[in-house]
Amino acid sequence: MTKEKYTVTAALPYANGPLHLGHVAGVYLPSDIFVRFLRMNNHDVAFICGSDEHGAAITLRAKKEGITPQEIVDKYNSIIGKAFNDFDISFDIFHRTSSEIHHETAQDFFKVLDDKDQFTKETSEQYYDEEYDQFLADRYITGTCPSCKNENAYGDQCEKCGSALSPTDLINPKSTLSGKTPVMRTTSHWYLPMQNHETWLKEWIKEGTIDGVKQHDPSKWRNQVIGQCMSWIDSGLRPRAMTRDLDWGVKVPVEGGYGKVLYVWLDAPIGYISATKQWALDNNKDWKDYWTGDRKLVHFIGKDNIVFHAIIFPILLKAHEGLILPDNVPAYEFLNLEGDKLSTSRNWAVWLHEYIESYPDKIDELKYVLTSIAPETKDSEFTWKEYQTRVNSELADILGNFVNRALVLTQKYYDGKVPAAGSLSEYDKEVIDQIAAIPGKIADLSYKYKLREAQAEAMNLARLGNKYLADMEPWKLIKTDPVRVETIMNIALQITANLSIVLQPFLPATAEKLSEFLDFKTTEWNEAGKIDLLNSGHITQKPTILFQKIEDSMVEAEVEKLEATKTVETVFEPQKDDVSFEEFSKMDLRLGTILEAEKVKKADKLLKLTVDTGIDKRTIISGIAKHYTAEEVIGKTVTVLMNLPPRKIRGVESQGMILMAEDAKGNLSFMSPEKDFEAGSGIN
RNA sequence: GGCGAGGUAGCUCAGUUGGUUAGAGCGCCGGAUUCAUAACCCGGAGGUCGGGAGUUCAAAUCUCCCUCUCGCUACCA
Repeated sequence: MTKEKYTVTAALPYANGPLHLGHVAGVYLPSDIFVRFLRMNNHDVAFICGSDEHGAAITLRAKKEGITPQEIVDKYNSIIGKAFNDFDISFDIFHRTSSEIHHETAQDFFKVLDDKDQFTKETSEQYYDEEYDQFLADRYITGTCPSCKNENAYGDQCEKCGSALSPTDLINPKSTLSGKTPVMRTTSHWYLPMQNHETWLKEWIKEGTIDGVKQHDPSKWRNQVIGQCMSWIDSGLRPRAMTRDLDWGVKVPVEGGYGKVLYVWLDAPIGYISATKQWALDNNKDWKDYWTGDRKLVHFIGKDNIVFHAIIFPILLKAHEGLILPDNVPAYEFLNLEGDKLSTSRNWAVWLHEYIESYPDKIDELKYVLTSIAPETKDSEFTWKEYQTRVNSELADILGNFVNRALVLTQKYYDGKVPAAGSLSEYDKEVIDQIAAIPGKIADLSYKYKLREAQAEAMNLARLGNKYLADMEPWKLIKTDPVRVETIMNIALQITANLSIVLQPFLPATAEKLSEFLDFKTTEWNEAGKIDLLNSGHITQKPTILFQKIEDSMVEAEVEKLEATKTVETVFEPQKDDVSFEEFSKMDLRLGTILEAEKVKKADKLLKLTVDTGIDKRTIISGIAKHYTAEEVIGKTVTVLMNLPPRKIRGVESQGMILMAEDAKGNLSFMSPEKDFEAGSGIN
């Protein structure tokens, strides 16, 4: 086996919340298994991760909680880091992007690209806070939403009505920093002209070559990844902003960069490099060895991150020159939970740190289940019931039980000593051939990133052991042919020794326990498949139970805990600031009857309504198509905000707005009169 | 709306370039067994391969249309 060099990264978790099972199943666990497997094969590998600690979401959250951004990221870096550690994810380093070395690295990277004229600069008008002396990012401006009059709408979006906004849409814009009205000033930003890179990207993704020189094997890339990249490229790449007006982040290190930071794609992925640098410093290595030359770069990510890791970051790496591009970007689909999408904001999740706290001795159980259902090719679903079934009928009944019966029989017949193998029967030889074949199958699948199947193949070794014992029936033979039993038990024990090797990538703690039972350990994958791992006379220990069965009560408790979050989640917005009666009475609200309705073409959410308002018939565009069909809406009497300035949406002028009630889950409902009132009736 | 990826036994999933009665694990039913965590072992039932049309001697596999799910993107005054 030729030794290769790998740099493996796992997507940087964003430090404004804890990790849930989706993150684990789709990124951290598979990358960890892959890396453990590589290490056992003596490949030279660096396993890199860290928390992504910049961005507007973190500063806003800090503001809301009344603490500093640094305190937020410290908190979650610590929670996440501890969870990784407890869950035994074997990163070589778990670093962070708020570190000094990261800022330097990202700035250097930016300067290199700037020196090479890889950016374009574009100037635009933007709000500026004179008191704080800085430009304001969209999220730093609040004002009144032009659609729903929510006074706390952000510059990019109104969270009340869901409208997408730009800062200039806001009525009475205010800076969230000083509270004062911002002024317009010209600002310029650095853009990455991605369209200049289309040609080589296309060849690189499709053929795996650059200028005809082979880079990677595209047949090993997942369909989803190639498909989505090609779709982006074919539809034309566009320039992408690489800087933002913010203060929390990596400062733009060149002239004109005052008050600006590097945007996420010149920040977060560089974290892979800066983390490598820190690790190299700590371990007396040269970081460049891990980002240059004959080395395979592998990014484990979720599917929402595909274009960034397979298009934008490669463009940056190539533009920088001298750095390797990814050899593969194994992107995982999403994990659902008990019939619903995982959602951090809705608290519909199983949090890793909570699981660890509740079940500190069931780490491998969770690893096994998550790997069995890993969303490699399509979305999959985690249920506690399935967790129970997999643990009980596979881990406990098949693996745990086999190990137990082999070792208990050895205790019973030989006081724990490994008996010598005598002459082999034909059946023995067949079994031995099968044992020998399994490590190769696992390896083959692992190199193809088919870790779910690889794990199943490792379990087949335990199945093989169970079948061998059942077929040979040593407990019967011991009475008639004890010499033959020695051979049988020798082979059964060799299988357990093999299990202690092939399970290591998937179930490291279990493999370790097995090693203790057997008093045998090797981390060499090459040893797997052999049937002379344990010498005759070698002493094995009395085994303990490897896996406790999962009780129904645990499943019920966990499901209840989840269901409870569903009912408690009345996370409605707090009451807004007072308005004067005068301000309120400026709004012209009336009942209107919907006369006609049709779906707006090429827009999923829009209905074009013709509304009788009593004084006229007007056209109103409303974003309710996901909740109401055109047919069912006709004839309804609803609340209309009359005096909103008209606005063109999808080429049609909308003259007003239909008011909707929205529940915590985002369902919409018309506000209709309780009595049969006619259109035009005023609302006060 | 555009694009991408999916929709295969009750559940989780395999099915390479179209080719014998469509597979695995779990679950279920039956049998056998007792070394072992009532575990293991053997056997069986269970699928019109999302729906429809087409190409072909032959389609889960190729083409077209429709439909559902997820993601990216547009879009909610």
